Amino acid sequence: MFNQFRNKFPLTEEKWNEYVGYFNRIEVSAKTTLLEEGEISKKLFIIEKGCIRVWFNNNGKDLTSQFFFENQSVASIESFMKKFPSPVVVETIEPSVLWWIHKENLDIIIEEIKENPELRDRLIDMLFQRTFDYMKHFFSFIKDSPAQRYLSLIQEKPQIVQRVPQHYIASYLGISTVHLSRIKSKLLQNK
Amino acid sequence: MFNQFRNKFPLTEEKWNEYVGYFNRIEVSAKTTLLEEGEISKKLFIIEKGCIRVWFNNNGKDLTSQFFFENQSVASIESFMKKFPSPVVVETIEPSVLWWIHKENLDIIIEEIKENPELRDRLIDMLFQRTFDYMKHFFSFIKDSPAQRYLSLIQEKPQIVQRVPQHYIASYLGISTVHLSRIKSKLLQNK
DNA sequence: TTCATTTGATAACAAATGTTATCGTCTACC
DNA sequence: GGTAGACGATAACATTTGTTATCAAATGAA
Repeated sequence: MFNQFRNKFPLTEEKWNEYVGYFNRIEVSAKTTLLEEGEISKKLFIIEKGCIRVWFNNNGKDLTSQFFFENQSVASIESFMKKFPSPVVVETIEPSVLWWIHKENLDIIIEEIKENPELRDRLIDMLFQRTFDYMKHFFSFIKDSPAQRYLSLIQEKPQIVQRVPQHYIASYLGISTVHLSRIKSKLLQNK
Repeated sequence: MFNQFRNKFPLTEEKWNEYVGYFNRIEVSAKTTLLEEGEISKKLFIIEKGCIRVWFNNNGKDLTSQFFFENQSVASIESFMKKFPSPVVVETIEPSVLWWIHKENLDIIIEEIKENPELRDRLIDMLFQRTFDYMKHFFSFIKDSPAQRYLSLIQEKPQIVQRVPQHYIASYLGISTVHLSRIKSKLLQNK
């Protein structure tokens, strides 16, 4: 599981084993809640197999804000970093195999990483990259129609379209389930 | 101008003066382009007086993605960090007094800051905060109607509503100028 | 298997939003 | 002071999108 990260992080064998030892493996069924709304996030998850969505309740409606797949890390990032009650729920979509690490242990790793200029820059790059991703997503809401956003999703994140139930995708695109269904049928007509 | 930052950054007098010396003051009129589309961003601006918008051209339409006011720093962040051609234009809205620093000099400052654990954490906090802001903005597109987004804007960023021409605000909210005008007149009726 | 639940398509109608055009006001500039 | 352009309101109409309801297919649990 962690070999994918192994070559990216120039650490000694001992350090590496220490860090890996902080992680715990779990297997959960579909629709398992990993973090409740209002709870303070203390675990970061890495997905070995499966997929996860992050959603929040808005006037009784279930709105999905993010999807995660294999090899990605997941947390209610604001709750995890700032110890706020989480505004969102973290929940599996498929039966999943996950590794989690407690925040206290991750903080130890991060503090040590920050002392290493190369790793530190990689960390900062990751933060920038995340910001760029959100920017891009926001841009799509002011420049594209829902149909265009759906086409971009197919292009850029095909996993979402292939593996996620459609009604979750609808709220992610900011539209109703009925409208997404209409967009799909119109796309089929034009072929 | 820089005194607002002075107490936040525990630097020696010499360092402080060295850093401040990297900045250049300019005065520009309204609608001055500070960065063209396709240009590689090499300057970071700090606003002493005035306001700036970041926009991009989408099929001939001028879409505004960000606004900046006094004491904020502005650049095409992706172009500035990664040396990509900028997808956006940076332009003043009002006549403005700005300070700019060349990327090479800012890099010197940042490298030195990273060696200081306290300042480094502050830098990382700023990156997180920026990400949270974009997340929040994105959330508003999947949960709020345009009218609600406009009300939130009045609450949370009153400067925008007070100082920015309305047609720029419309594209920032992802709606047409006509629709924003309608939202405003409907709000007046209901009082 | 059987049955309840989830998921998705579709129709009919209502509401929201965009487009185009026109008009009035204000502002900057000569 | 006059004039062109920027800005914003509004009307009329077209289009998009949401809502509610119904049905069918797929899925999962007993």
